[in-house]
Amino acid sequence: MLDLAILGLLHESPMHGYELRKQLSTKLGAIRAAISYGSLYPTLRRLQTAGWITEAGETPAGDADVPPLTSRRGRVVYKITAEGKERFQDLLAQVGPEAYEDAAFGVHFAFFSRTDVDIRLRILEGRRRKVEERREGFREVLARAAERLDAYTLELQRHGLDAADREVRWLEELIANERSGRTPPPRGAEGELRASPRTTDSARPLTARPGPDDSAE
Amino acid sequence: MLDLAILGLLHESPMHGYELRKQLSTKLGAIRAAISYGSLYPTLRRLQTAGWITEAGETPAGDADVPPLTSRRGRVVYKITAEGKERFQDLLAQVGPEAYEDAAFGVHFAFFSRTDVDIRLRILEGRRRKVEERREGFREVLARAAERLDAYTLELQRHGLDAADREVRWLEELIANERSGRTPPPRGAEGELRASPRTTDSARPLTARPGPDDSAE
DNA sequence: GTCGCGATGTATCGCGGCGATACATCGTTA
DNA sequence: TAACGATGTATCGCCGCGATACATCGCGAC
Repeated sequence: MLDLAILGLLHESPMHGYELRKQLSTKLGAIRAAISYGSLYPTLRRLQTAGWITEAGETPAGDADVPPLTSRRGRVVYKITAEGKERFQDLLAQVGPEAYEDAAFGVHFAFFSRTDVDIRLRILEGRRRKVEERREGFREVLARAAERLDAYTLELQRHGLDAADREVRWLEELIANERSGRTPPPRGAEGELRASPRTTDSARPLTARPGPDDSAE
Repeated sequence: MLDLAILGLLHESPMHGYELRKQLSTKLGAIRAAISYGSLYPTLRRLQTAGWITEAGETPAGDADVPPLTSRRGRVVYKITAEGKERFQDLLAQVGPEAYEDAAFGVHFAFFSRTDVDIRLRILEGRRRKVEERREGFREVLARAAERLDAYTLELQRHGLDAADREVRWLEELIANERSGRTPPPRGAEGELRASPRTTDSARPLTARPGPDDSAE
């Protein structure tokens, strides 16, 4: 699951670990907590061993004025390989029941712009189904066991029911939108995001920053 | 964190593992997925070793109608010990920053009826604070980086923002309610168990939120 | 003018908890 | 009577988190 997320980000542009984590946090912030280094670095090594990504040396070797006095272990910039891109597409299309789970769904969703419409629909519908079941669970508890639960537990159920209900509706909107043929989600009234009906990466991503500078802001 | 949940449930009544899992699932269903046996049984053993719980022989309190004709290694019924109850109270009152995390908050909340009011308020306010920060994070991303993100990522942010906003309001209601002295959550009127179909911001003034001049509404 | 401190950066370790799996009994249904 | 799903206890591998360590850099405080 991290594999997909990392490959997806590196697909957009090469990055070093720290930056990767930051981007992951914002991109998936709505879905899961920030990824820990204890997961990130081992995963990076695994991906590297598998050949999906490679280290792109970051240290500008051309600087003769500042010799590496302290065995300077600079940042390690990773970039995705051709095999990595293939792998990424494979993972994107692999829609098992796990893809409807909270975290996995979020990751898949986050890369929907690179996913085919039919896969998108399959995922959205599977997710909806899952959340609907969840919602029914809450309803049942509230209907059948309300007297046996204390007020706070009850309140928790209500909140859960409400959240599930809301997500179902959200998914329904998204599904309807996908079916209508409009690729991006609604509300994008003024955005210039219509340029990507294709999933090929030939087009320069909008996210590419003009400067070679890599500092966040 | 499982410790608290398990002790809490066993505090209500003795139970065997399977039942424990089920109750846990419904009681905490709004918060975390069902606890796995791979966590449950080791935890039970740990609690037992620590002396917080003991195995109580499976004997359902004086019934002669169904004789155990095949008395094989039946279910193992656990019950909480006096030390366990103490431990439970300790854990309940231990309100560190972890208690504001999603899962831990939910567990604490689920046992609020056994928690003192001041602790309840501390937890609710800490949680609110945390979710507010989360919410601001979403707002910032949406305000500052909207052009650099694709439509789906953006939509994810919006959904996250909405959920966070909703939880903050929920917490605010709960806090107000606690302060007002009424112990259990509101909505004591039974019968209504449908999700409220309101779509946009509620008309309730509630506590006048410090609207941060944003153009959100 | 240097000192601390927070941000940036790479990396490891322990361990809590998940998912899969195995195995056994029971009641219901085909 | 066989199949099936619910009930029940238990283990194993492994993913990922949180804490921690260590190093460099820029910046403001003193």
